[in-house]
Amino acid sequence: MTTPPAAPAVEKRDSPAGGKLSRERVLACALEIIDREGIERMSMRRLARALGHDPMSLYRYAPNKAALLDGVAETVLSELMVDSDDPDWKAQLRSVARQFRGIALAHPHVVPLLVTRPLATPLALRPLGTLRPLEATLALLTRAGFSAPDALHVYRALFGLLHGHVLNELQELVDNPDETDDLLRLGLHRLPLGEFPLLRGLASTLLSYDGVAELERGLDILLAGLTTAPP
Amino acid sequence: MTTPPAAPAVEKRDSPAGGKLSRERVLACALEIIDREGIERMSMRRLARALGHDPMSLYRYAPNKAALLDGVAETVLSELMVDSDDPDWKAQLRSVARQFRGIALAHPHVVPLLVTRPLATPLALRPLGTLRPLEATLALLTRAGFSAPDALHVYRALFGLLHGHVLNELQELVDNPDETDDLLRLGLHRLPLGEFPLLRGLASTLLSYDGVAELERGLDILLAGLTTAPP
DNA sequence: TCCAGGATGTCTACGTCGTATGCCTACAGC
DNA sequence: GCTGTAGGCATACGACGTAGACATCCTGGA
Repeated sequence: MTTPPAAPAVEKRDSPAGGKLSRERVLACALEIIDREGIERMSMRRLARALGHDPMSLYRYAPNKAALLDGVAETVLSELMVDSDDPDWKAQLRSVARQFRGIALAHPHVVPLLVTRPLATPLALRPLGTLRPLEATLALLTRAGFSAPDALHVYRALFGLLHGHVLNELQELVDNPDETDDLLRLGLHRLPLGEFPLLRGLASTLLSYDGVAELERGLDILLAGLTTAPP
Repeated sequence: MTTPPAAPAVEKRDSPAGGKLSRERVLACALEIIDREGIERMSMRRLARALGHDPMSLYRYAPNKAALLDGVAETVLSELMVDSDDPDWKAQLRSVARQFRGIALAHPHVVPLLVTRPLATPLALRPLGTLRPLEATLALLTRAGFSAPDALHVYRALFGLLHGHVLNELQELVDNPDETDDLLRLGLHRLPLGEFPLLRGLASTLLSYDGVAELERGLDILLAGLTTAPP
């Protein structure tokens, strides 16, 4: 109603034109926001603003916010490449582990999504992208002689280790946002001296965390355990 | 506006009287809500309503919602008892692991908090309750002959394993909310047959997940690895 | 006895969030 | 041309976290 005589539709068609949307574009932009600002600053409204569109348009590409976040997790996880045909299954598992660590470090803010979103969805209803690494790992292991159930156990052990390790390592990262040498010591100093003698003494060790070495040692233990005491 | 002539202020002064507040009462009630309804239904307003008070009163007991949630995590984690004087350190680590699993299963909705909240806080600034198990474990291990840095590595390996395992096991629980036998098979049936042959074949295995056994096997591997290849 | 000052709880208000509903526009196939 | 459909937009609702200004009560010193 009330079509005004002049002052027509300038400035209307330019700023909102973030160009055509697509699920990929939406997910990529969401990932970018999460990487840059953290997960809780990623709101539908902010995402829409970043895309130059109305918030409501996002709902053409995901039924709700949770699903959209699942999509982001799926995108990130689908970078994981499992070669089911590798004859050296141990080496392949190590490769998967290193890739997973790399992905986690590249997108630290997504890790909570990676490890906890599955808690909200029954396995069989998860996005296919997140099930593919599972199937591929099962294939790898059955080809290496494991029974299917044993392969599942190994998969669980491996990803248990991975999730745990990555959570550990990211904690260290947060502890060391910059040259936190002094900061950390300062923080530790706050601890009651009588109650935390050991922790207070570990300042320098805490500062020199080596994620690669830590993961490799975990893998050594796991793979050794798998051969000496098969599942 | 429009004060009705009769029907005055009944029902106003009785329900809000939740009695005196206290940090313990607030945290306990928050935990109850989380256990019952899940973490995202736990809002400051709902918590206040459950306590029969104004939302703002909660801010006398925690500077903000994140801190309150940290408090809940701390409460839950402080149930963990580490006996630093146990001469059998392996047995003690196993006990810690079993306790942790028990706690996680008792409060599944809190687990995301337990494993991811630390990501947001530098170690030295974490609530003391969450650092106490760490210090106690370090004490246990140094008494058993480990150097302090080695003890830290063992601690990390153990809790990495625990976090990973617990996340794994809870996924299985979600998969089996009831006698999901049919439900799971149905879900798996949805998977493209060509692409997920192994996963589809594992329905029965997925249904008979044994968390205790799975954790014990993980511990076997870890402890074996620790003695054959010390850190 | 009274009064000052802290601890505790409440009310109101602001800006942000997720998303239901309904409308508009542009184009596809007939 | 007409109609159906997909994509996008405007408006609106209820819930959220929390800042700031009060109110109430308890305590201990004068």
